[in-house]
Formats: sequence, structure tokens, C-alpha cells
Amino acid sequence: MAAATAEELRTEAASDTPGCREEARPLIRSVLERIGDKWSVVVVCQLGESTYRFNELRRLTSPITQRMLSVTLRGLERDGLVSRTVHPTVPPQVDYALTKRGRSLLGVVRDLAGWADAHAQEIGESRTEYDGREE
Amino acid sequence: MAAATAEELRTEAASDTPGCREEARPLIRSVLERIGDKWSVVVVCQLGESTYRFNELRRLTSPITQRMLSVTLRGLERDGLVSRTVHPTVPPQVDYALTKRGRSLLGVVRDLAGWADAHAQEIGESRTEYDGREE
DNA sequence: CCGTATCCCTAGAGATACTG
DNA sequence: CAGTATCTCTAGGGATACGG
Repeated sequence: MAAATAEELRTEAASDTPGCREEARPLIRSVLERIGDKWSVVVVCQLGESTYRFNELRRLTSPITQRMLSVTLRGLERDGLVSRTVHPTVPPQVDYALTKRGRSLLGVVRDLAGWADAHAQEIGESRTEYDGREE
Repeated sequence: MAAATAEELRTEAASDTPGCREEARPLIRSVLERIGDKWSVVVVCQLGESTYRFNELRRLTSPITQRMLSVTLRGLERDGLVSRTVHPTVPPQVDYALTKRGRSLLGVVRDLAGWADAHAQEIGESRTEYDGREE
């Protein structure tokens, strides 16, 4: 694909890219408040791999506390990103999975993760360089 | 579909989807901590449209405080996402612009914003429906 | 004009303990 | 097993005032 130059991107941006127009900002904020918290992205990524039960997810999601997993899942469920299925067995079994909407978010999140991965090293260097400039 | 166990799915996924593998999580977190704060995305979006001076940016970025704009710009500069150019005039003039790295982030951010835009309505509905389920 | 320095206050998140 | 209920602590962020 022909790479657009920075200039082109810049000029186009204002009119062509709906995502950054001013009216959309509260939306962007509200999405970032959901996925920008400490655990949502990790949980979404994890659920992108399979359906999991609560404690299974807890173990896989490194040092998340029971409370925060619970809170995070509630939030994701509230936004229709994750489905919660209770099997009326004993002991109780509850399965969490991404909904269709959740999977569409997963795509974006993976892009973000990919960007982070691709730029992590140079960002790290920038940080140490910046921090070393004085102090 | 042969029924893959959760374990198998998990193992496959780890190798197949680079963006969500476990080692990348701290990176993802560190990126989300940068762009997940209250103002970074808005500022990056705004700078995606043009270069701006401090107070110009302040006016365009709705009700951001002087302090928070300053803090946000420092953070973005530290990560090499924004460049700061001081013109030694009087009164002083300082220009902020996205760096190349910043523009590459802009692409991802716009996707995110696009996703938010596309799903905002249905998410809003999910929320009211969820909140109405009891209480 | 372009910021930094303070004070303060609330939301996010950990630790811990308890229930269906 | 799958959660909820408190309690506490701190970091993010607003308001305000001052400095280069």
C-alpha cells in the first residue's frame, strides 16, 4: 500500500478521519476509561484466546486480585464486551467469553499491543535519555 | 471442529498472536498508562492536525488546565512522541508537534477512536440495559 | 506568553475477610 | 468455586497562585 506522507495525513486528518473530530472525544474518553484501566486489556487479550472460568482467568491474569478481576469483568460485561454464563451446577461454574463486540475490540487492542511492542525499545531509550538530561 | 481444550487454545494463541502474548503485557500496560490518561489522546489527536503553540493547544483542547497540558506534553515528549521547539523570541514562542513516532501512534489511536465511534451507541444501550436490570 | 509550585480531594486499586 | 464487603493508601488531576 502506498504510504501516505505525513503531510498528506495531516491535511486529510481534519475532514477525513471521523475518529479524531471534536464531537467524538467524549466517546474516545469513555472507551479509554474502560480499556485504559489497569486490567481490562489484559483480560480482553486473555479471553481472546479462549473461554475461561473465573479462577482460571484469575490464575492466567498474573497478579490480579479477586476483587479487581470481578470489577473488571463487571465493567466489560456492562459494555457488552464480555458474556457471563452461569452453569447451575454444584459447585457453581461460570464461564466468561468475549462477545462479538468484544472480539472486534480485540482487533484494535492487538494493533495497539503491536504498536507498543514495535516501539517499546526506542521509547525506553527516549525515556532514559530524557531523564538523564538533568536532575 | 475438533474440540480443542482450553489449554491447547491457549498454547496456540500465545505463539500466533504476537500482540497479546504474556511477555508483551508490561509493554501494553506502559503504553496504556501513557495514552490511557485523561488527556494524552486528545492532545495527540489535536497535534495530528497541525503544529500548535502552548496556549493555542490549550484553547483547542477544551477544558484542559494549564498544569495538565504541561504535564501531558512532558510525558509525550519524554516518550519521543511530541517535539518541543522553543523560538528565542520575545515574548517566547514554543511549538509542539508530533514526531514521526507520534504520527505512527496517531494511526493506532485513530483506529481506536474509530472503534469507539462505531460502537458508542450500542455500548450506551448496553450500559443502560445493564444498569436497569436491578438496583 | 509559557510555564512551575502548592494544596487538596477524589477515584482506582491492593489487602483482607467473609458468604452462597 | 465464585464472588461481595470493607478498609486503606496513593497517584491522578483540578484550582489557584506565582515566576522567567
